[in-house]
Amino acid sequence: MPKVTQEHTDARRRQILSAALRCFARDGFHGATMQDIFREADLSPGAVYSYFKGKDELIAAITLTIVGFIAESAALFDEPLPEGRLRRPGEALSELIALYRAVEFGTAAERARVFPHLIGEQQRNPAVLAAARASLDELRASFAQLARAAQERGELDLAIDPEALGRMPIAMLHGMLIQLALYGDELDLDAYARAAAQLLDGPA
Amino acid sequence: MPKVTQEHTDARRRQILSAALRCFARDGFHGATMQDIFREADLSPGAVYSYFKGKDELIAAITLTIVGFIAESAALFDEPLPEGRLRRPGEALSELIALYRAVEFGTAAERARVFPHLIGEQQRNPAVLAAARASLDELRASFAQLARAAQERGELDLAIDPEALGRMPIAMLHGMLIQLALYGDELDLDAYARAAAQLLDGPA
Amino acid sequence: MPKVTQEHTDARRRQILSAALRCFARDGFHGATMQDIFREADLSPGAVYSYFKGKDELIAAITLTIVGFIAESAALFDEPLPEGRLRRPGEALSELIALYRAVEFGTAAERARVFPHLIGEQQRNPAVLAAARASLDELRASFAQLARAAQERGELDLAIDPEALGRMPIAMLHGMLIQLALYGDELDLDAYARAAAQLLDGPA
Amino acid sequence: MPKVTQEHTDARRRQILSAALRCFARDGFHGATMQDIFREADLSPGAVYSYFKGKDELIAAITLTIVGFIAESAALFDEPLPEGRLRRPGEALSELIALYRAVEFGTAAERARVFPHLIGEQQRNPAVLAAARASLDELRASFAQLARAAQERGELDLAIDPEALGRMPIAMLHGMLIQLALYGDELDLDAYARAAAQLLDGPA
DNA sequence: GATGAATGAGTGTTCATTCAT
DNA sequence: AATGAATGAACACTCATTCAT
Repeated sequence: MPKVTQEHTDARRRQILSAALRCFARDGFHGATMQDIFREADLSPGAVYSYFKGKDELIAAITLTIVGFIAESAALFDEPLPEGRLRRPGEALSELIALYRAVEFGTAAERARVFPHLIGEQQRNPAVLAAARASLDELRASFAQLARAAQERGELDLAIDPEALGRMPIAMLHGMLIQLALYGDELDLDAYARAAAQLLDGPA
Repeated sequence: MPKVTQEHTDARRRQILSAALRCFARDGFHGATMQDIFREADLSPGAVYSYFKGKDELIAAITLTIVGFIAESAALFDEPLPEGRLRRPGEALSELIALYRAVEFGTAAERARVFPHLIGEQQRNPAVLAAARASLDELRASFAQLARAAQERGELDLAIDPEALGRMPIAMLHGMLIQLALYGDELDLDAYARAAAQLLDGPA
Repeated sequence: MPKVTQEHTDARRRQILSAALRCFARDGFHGATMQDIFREADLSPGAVYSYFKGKDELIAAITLTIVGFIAESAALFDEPLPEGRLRRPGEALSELIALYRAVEFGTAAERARVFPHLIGEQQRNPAVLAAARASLDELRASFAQLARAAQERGELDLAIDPEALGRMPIAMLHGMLIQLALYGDELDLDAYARAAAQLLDGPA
Repeated sequence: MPKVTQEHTDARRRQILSAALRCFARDGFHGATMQDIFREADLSPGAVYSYFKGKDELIAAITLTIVGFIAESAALFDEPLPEGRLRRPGEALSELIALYRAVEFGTAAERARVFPHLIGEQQRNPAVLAAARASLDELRASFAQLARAAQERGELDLAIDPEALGRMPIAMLHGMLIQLALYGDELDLDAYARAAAQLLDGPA
């Protein structure tokens, strides 16, 4: 097969990544074999290896599709709402969860099932671990900032330490992914997001 | 008559499990090899295999040491405090976290680092997955029950759905384990537990 | 009527062989991949395969360019010099070396670097091995004949067995290729040929 | 199988190296597969890999058994003969050839068949190539020294350049290995060594 | 009871070759 | 005629497990 369009190339990459996501969701990064992925993608080894240098690159690409949405969340913390105020922490978390659900790659549950493997894998690579921590540190600082703003507006009890509170939305996001991994579509994400927001912002 | 006492047997099992925990925390269930464990335990393959049937049994045993504390938490939800009332959800979570920290096996951070691998592994074994879900369902029901009791006492906003709220303490526990895995001893568990309790019980 | 002239075809073949020589000299027959050759020749796989049936044919063609000069050496042994006598063995070897150096394909060092791979490969193909031996047997017989002629002329010690001596010029040729492979252009081929001739013909 | 004697371990290593030599002699370093070696040694992959880290280590070990004898040749050049004089170049070469033939590993022909692969492989590893050249440089210098001594004793024509002549014994050694590879036991090594010595030392 | 050498199925990856376009 | 994406058999190597000693 000669000269092929960019679209064809992109479609192949998606086909492979999509197969990899299903395999990794089912069996984890180590449990899933390249053979599994070839079979799931209905492609030969050589074909897959011409699009990705190896399993590690596949893992990195899948990782990005799963946690990449966090990089797009900055606006949620910096840009005011139409009515001119910053979001309350719970509002921001709700929108962050919506961002996760809106990712156009596999299903929310499939991506969630890969999440624990991703956390587990980060431990083994110091550079990746440092990057993950940096990303979460930033997220926590953003939530803490929103908490302080809410306290200034009198919407949040002053007795709460905003820095410690900054860890809670992250926990709720991670906790959601774990429950999503365990329960799949049985988990009502709308109800989950609502309860999380209510808890963070108080009974508005 | 064999020379080995029950104590000797128990000590050997602990020696092996302790080595396995360190290996699994460092490299995950798949990344850690049996050879790693033999070396870490300073025991021969045959010795280890005479105490555990194989890697799977080792994984199962380690899993139990990590999440087993949840089985001991029933009293937190059923037995009233000295002053005669049931705990508020945040109080129960605080004590649950204390229970996790009190487990006498490895360090809290080591066990937390194994946790994501444990979640990941459960996906592959339907029976294990069902058991994990049953355990969490029970925990959620218990927290929901505490939430309803708190609402009856007027301590919790009636606008909050107690069933959905039941998922939040679980998320906070899981979220704590993930942050503990990522940050290790840098994470202030006291502050974490306090913030979680404040959020759940309101600014008491 | 196809557009391609014979000249075009020949040019393409030379282009491919030239690329193959560089690759084989650098990495050996097995170490060099067809991809390497495609890249070095700046040609597509299909293009190369339309000129050569496969890697084996390429190897055979390269082999011929390297040892083919021996086939052209017959005249050195049969045809008398202008002054009417046959060459002495050392003179013949000198001219044989000159013949090798005059081959218009790659550099002398590049061809020498392929030589050991060529010897190694011959072991695996009985037919090729037999042909190589036949060729060397003939060469040896020719040198033995020259030695006998020199002995008759009183130029070579009668104590030397001309048959065994026939192997020496061959060894000096092969030995030169190996030193050329190891030392490249640092090897002074003129000095090498002179020393070899002096040794064979005596201090004329 | 528990605790095993040093002899057992040594025997296993020899068993593996011996199998590797036969495979490499037949198919070359790249052409021979590890599977071939497992089969030839009648051992499992794991068994072989517990004695050698990988194919490269096996290649290095085999290389040493083949060219290692050169390292033991120093005495031939430095230590005088019983009659109190240094060897003539041809005498030294004869003894060097004897040293090669006396190596107790495989047969002389098997080792010779690996030799071209060894030369070919050295090209790809600059460090190995440098070491090979250094070793040959030393050998050449030693032969040149013997030639100068022979000239001083009036045994060698003063018209010959001792430095250039130093390359000839090396070529005769390498050339012998190549003819041994091609002809196997059909090559009369005694006659070969004798002819080489006569050529170098003159008709003594 | 304990040892550790040995097993062998299975892993990630490469690469000579093909053939639809 | 020329392309280059795709194939798939084969490769070097790993590791959970066994069992003769």
